[in-house]
Amino acid sequence: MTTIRDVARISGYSVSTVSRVLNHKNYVSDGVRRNIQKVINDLDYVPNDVARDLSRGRTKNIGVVVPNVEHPYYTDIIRGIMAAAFAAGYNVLMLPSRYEPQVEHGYLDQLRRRAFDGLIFTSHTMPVADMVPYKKYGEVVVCHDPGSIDISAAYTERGPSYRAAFRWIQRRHYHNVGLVLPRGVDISATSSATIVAYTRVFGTAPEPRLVRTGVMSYSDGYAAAEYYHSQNLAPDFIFANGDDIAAGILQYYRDNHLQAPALMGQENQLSGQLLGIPTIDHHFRDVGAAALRLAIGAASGQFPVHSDFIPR
Amino acid sequence: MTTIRDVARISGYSVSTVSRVLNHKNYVSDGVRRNIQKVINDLDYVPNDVARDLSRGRTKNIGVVVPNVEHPYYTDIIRGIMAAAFAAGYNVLMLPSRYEPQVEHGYLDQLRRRAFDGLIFTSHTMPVADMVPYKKYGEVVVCHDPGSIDISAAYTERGPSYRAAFRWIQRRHYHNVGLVLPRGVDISATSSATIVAYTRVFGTAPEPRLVRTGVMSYSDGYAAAEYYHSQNLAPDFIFANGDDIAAGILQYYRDNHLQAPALMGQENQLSGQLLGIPTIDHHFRDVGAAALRLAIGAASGQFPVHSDFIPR
DNA sequence: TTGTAAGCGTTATCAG
DNA sequence: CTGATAACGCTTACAA
Repeated sequence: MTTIRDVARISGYSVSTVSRVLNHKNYVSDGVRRNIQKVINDLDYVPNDVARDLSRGRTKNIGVVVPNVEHPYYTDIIRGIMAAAFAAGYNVLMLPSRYEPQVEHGYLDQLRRRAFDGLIFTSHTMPVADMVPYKKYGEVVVCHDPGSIDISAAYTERGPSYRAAFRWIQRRHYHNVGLVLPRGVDISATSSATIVAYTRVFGTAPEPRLVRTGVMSYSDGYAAAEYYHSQNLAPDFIFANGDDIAAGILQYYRDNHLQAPALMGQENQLSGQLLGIPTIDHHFRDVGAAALRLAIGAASGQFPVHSDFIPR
Repeated sequence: MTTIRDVARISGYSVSTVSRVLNHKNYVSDGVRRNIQKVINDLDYVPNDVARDLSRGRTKNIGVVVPNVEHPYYTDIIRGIMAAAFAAGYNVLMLPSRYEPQVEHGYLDQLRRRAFDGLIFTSHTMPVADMVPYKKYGEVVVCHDPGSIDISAAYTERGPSYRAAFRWIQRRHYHNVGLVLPRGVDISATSSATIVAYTRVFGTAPEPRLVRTGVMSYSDGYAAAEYYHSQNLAPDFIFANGDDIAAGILQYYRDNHLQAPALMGQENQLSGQLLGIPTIDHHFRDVGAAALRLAIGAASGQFPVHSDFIPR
């Protein structure tokens, strides 16, 4: 392996001067610069990134914790993160967590060991408060409203669009509304925000039997519809946690030659567009981009991102 | 920041002894080990990963080049890579390429600068031959059959399952078969393998007008169906590059109240299962896992993965 | 079993 | 403008 010292020795200049031309710094005359550059080219030398990182005390890597890669929420947010990271010259480490708190803690420890400069939790199971002590080792960013906890965050502002959506449903006189949610209301910010908005608009909490949680995919949607039907529940409207999920719900009714209820999705996916159903665009790519800017220290604080209700 | 030297100084032992307890090595007495461990705990010390990597000459990072994150081919292969990486204690760097050769070269340069130990191309535009010189800097792995080029590879063996699929189609006397492919035959291994298998089974090359390329998603499928219809082409069968794509095709015909042709998909996705159409399972997760093992040097050479035709 | 000291390959400070 | 040299924080021969 050829090192900066080889370049110095062969070019006849010092290591520091070589370092300067490497980093395009001033205080090196054009002639010397050319000479050294020639040796660099001749030797086909490139600096070692790890040595550089150690010396500089930073890695230009950002860790991104993802429970699973398949859900559109994550793919969108990841695309936002990756695009912003690429633009800023950062690399993204994908850190799978499967929602396991121990694994999540492991990644915070990697941050402490300086394996990356910042850490983004696209979602997590461990308490946010437990993350705070790690801020001294690097930027820690979550992707939901952290409330009063002092941690950087980028997230969609769900309240306004959820309320707009429920008002839209209410105006059309649907009164048996099924809610199909991702995870339990106790652990999912999405789910609880949905319930809160529903309650505020309709003046009453949703009928518990019409609320399904743990629904994250097309197939889960299909199964949720099966549940409604098997339980003889006949919602006249289903508010789903994604357009693809709504498509799964519809597919169940179609497959069984049943009259499907009216539907609303989220994420503004192609499926919703094709089905012609209303949706909510949470702009998760923007959330991802904002999260990355927080993680690299280009911004700080809370970044609520506006979301849009799209009636159809 | 507290370093290994602090631990040495405070515990009264040498840096090397501390290093030994850190790395759970032999040749350190139990008493000393306990003393040092106590100081480590008291100081809340953790080793710096970057310094470690520099000293050891490896990063335990693997770079994974992905043109885009959304296509199911990539999500499946990425899941396989990530699962295997997690199991092996490696971190995965996601490297977006958008099929741009310059960007791809940039990642090979990062490999040369030792930013990661190995590099996996899930797909690429640059010639494989150009990657060979970089093997001396770390493992380089591609995810398709590299032919005679000497480079590590993990890929699905498409031939047998493609031929089985086309024989199935032939037995049912379809004679106007549309092919919906990802990228041009010149650059896509998938596309050319499809054409080759078709030709071998039917004894004649596919009708050019019935071949659509550049189709990677549900919406592309929708558009492809629109093309067939607008051109007054009426394939009696469409072989699609994915179940979701087949779903998009079907949706077009449904939306326009047209008689849809028979369909076959790929990837064994949920959509295909629900539509009840035949599919081909390429086991991309296994491909990803194999690719990772190659990238970390746990295996070497070529890893063809068996694929299955699933008639329905 | 423990310690000394030489790397690992850069960057950055401080003289000249 | 250029050069010594001390970090950066750890691992690992080689000694003791």
